[in-house]
Amino acid sequence: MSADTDAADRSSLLLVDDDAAFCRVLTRALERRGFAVTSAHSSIAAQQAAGADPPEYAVVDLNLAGDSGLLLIPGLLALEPATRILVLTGYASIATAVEAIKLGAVNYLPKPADADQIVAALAATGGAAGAAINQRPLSVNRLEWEHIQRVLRDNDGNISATARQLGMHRRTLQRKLAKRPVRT
Amino acid sequence: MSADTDAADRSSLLLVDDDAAFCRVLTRALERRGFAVTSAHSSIAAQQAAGADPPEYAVVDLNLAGDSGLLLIPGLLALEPATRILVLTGYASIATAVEAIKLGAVNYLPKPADADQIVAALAATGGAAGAAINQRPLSVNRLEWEHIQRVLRDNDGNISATARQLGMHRRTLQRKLAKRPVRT
DNA sequence: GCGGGAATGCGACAAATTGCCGCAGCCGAT
DNA sequence: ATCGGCTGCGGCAATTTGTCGCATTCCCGC
Repeated sequence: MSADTDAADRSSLLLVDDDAAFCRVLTRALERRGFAVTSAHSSIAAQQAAGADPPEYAVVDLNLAGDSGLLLIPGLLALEPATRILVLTGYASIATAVEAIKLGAVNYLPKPADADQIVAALAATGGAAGAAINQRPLSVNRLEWEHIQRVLRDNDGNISATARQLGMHRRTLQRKLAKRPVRT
Repeated sequence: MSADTDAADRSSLLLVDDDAAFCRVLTRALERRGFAVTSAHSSIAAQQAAGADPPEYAVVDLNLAGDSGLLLIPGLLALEPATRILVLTGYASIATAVEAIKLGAVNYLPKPADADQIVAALAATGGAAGAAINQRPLSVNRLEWEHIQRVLRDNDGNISATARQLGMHRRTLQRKLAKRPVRT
């Protein structure tokens, strides 16, 4: 689609994800789409890379080992307020999506997402109310997931406390969290 | 119980939802929590009410008949930029959540949500600084029950259709309905 | 009136999930 | 160094769900 671009005028993009394999694949895909990709596998490495050369775009995975990718957002924006940050996560929930946007991310996508979706999300304009309203109610499982994520956040990730508030067994909550969010 | 007598020191809140019954219940609950509630059942009515007297808070349902409640957000903020808007919807999705926050809502909750959650969400600070309000979230069972009842009502009591939308087995839904409504 | 399609209630049995142990490791406060 | 709380996880029994089948009933179009 795009005209041939020399390395000079490519947009710089910082990819942060602790899954090395996923990172490699996505890096290649994004490079093919005209970005100059730098990747980091930890929050700290990401901070360093950004400090050396603040990127125009960033794609951040939420569940990095250690601290949440959420905390990375203000850090990146502090270095360069114009950075367009996309949050990408396998454990998507409305609660973290809301938080990410409030912190300044331009978009939020659940994994799996392909490179085209990612590029589109990075480019998305803030003002356009293009989101169509879903016609179906959430499935009970999905609603449960959303609720759990919300309460878990309110409890700062404390699983025991969350289980208590939710009236479910701690072991059960652990098992539910280990799974992926349900689709539909 | 009329609310027009002691509205002086209460915070004004505009509730926009086309479900009259839901509106009544929530209005009462919010009034008990110290808000001066005005309700509107359509986007247009909401605009008029806000135009006459811009509220401090707003709770907006997304799927209003006609146009999306999403479009109401910029409208309300144009009248009064300090309005704290909470989006509340039975058809929650990450995409609309992202959009709502980008448009300036302070929070986004899937229905069903109880009044305590709503108040907490309205009060939530923009950043990661935690709000120390002690709210007791609904148990997952309770949440599931509320959601089932809501969807069942949307489907005019059709159990088969409800089960399909909820992604659960019809037999399971039958069994759940046969049981007592769960408490807390 | 009759056949088709869809809903409903319910029994039975297998599959999956949950509740409930227990244990060991890790902090942070005393 | 000790106590208490949180975490991850294995294992096993109890409970819940998924899946089928079947008999009814209701509604619609022919």
